[in-house]
Amino acid sequence: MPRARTRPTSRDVAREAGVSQAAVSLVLGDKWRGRVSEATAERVREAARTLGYRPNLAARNLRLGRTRTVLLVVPALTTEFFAGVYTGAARVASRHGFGVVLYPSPEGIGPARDPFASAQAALDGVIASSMAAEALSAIRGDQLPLVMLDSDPGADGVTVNLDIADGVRQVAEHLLGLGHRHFLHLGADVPSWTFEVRARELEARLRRVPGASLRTARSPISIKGAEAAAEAALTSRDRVTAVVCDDDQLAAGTYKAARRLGLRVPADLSVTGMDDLALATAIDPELTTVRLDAELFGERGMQALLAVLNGEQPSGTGIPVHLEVRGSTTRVP
Amino acid sequence: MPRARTRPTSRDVAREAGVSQAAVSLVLGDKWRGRVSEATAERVREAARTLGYRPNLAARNLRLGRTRTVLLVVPALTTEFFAGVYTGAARVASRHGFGVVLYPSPEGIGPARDPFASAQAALDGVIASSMAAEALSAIRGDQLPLVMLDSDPGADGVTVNLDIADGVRQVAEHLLGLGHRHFLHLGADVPSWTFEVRARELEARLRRVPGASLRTARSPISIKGAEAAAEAALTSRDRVTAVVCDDDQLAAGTYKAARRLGLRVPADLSVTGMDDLALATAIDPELTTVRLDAELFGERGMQALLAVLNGEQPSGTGIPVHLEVRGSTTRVP
DNA sequence: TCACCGACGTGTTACGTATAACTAGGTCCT
DNA sequence: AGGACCTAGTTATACGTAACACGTCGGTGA
Repeated sequence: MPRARTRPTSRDVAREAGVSQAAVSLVLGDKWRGRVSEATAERVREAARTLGYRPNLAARNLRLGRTRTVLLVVPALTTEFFAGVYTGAARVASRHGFGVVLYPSPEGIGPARDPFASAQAALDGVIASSMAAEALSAIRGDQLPLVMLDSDPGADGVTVNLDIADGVRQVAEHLLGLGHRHFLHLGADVPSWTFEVRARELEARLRRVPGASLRTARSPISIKGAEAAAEAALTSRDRVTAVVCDDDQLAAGTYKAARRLGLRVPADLSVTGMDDLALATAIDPELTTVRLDAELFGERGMQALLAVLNGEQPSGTGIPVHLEVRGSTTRVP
Repeated sequence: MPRARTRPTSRDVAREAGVSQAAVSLVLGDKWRGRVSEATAERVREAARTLGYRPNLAARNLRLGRTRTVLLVVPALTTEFFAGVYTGAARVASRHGFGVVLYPSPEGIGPARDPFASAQAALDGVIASSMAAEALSAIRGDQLPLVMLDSDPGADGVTVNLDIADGVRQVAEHLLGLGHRHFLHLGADVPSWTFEVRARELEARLRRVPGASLRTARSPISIKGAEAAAEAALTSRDRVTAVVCDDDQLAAGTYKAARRLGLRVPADLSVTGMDDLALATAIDPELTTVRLDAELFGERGMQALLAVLNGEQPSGTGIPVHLEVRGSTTRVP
């Protein structure tokens, strides 16, 4: 009589090894020292192996009241930046026996606007990028431990941030040192603290330079969008010698606009980006940009969340960034 | 006396509404018609709302013996291609109340070489890319329902494939039509069925053209790697007028190599890619490439898995692809 | 009158695991 | 000899949910 084809349970392993289910749990949970003999333990392990036993995680989660699973909320995964954040977070999680499930905010996923419904998983905590605006209110409502990425440190909750302000300062110093005085800031048209910082910091720095000018344009984060926005902004008769972009994709769009307008990069126009995506070194000339270590960002976020889950105080310093000087910037014409 | 701060259970809701736990389960599970009066049902819903009740998924999964969660196994998320696959799969999943957890194979994740241990989740099924080679044996060993992406249809199991062979044929026809006869194939140095197909199909097509020649080089999938490989291959004195790349990143590297060697694209050298990443339109000239619809690929993979889970026969036709002709190819010099 | 029925619920159980509490036999010290 | 203590386990229970099998009560047709 063929038994129904179902995964073996710890009780099956117990029967096979001739012990109680409790003993199986002790051995496989590595809590058997001083409670079970080495010989018996080995018999249990052997039985588990021959049966191909895998513990039922749903049962374990229910019993323990925790899941060792966290949710990572990001804006749509359209560039490798958040893929890197995920990878870093997942790496640290894996080292601590945790899993990471992803929620790329709704535009990518469809009608289920509720992150908790969409990620069909029982969760211990949440890491969320401030760029995933649509999902944030739902998350805030829940009482799960929460770590925010690139969010206003003034807000409540734990925050982990890249030192974006310093990155902007490095860009400004670099361009000012090359003699540039007339700037266009091509900003990301996304409501998020991280982009506010970029704008504020650049303006603050240039305000202290006599004779400097700063104009601003905004574009959604895409090459096509940036091309249109940059073309419109550069067509005006104001004299601009440097374009500071919030993102490498915006810079790539700026390249295309410049080409259409007959402006050479960097001879006529210096351009900078931010992120250091693969894109940055694929385009010609290679892009001067601020390197953000996405994987480290994800790692720090996960570490902070693990600290919170352990009731510790997460250590919160900004993550350093640095300017990669390449061929897209040069001395002012 | 403040009760311990813990999430409310269905029993708490029951107490609040003055009914039994069973009634709560019926109402919230939408199985109450003809068993509970409308008035009572509304009282239950109201109680659940005021308490902020969320069902415990671990308990539900244990009870039901299924989790509505599937694992998506991909190679490291280094380009937006697999991010797109994930997005498509997650979209379909979400529509059916499923969640998707990701396993980017080990190089990205670290020591936990076991996909099932790393994804700390109870699973109903698996979708795996044939490019995630390291993880495949572990997956095959498990008896979970499995859908393979871009894998040899001859192998057992359900397969969902892009019609890559047709894409290669379109590239070949395009270049032959422009008069090209001397080709370099820059292949991805990754052991996967999808890349074998590309090589085989190109060779098969060119073998039927009198006087045509085909050389081959291989590179890991990265711009830097491709630059080196292409530079070496193009330096030889053989006359090559067209480079067919397995991937857009390889094509971007080829652009850089050509620039170093003083070859103009497309005047001296036509180049084609595959994938149609954002990269393809960022570089100059824009890349002629085969557009692969990553999101559709993910959707089809998920649909096939859902079919398997329902005991149906998944319908398996290749997903069409098509050539985007842009500025990187022109008539042979 | 009475057997029956539908409407509206409730009591109880099982899912598979981890662990607290217990037991039985042997050893050792005093 | 007798308790203290160790070894090597076992028994029993709870986690929160879904759903099966019952119960009760008023009405109704014969």
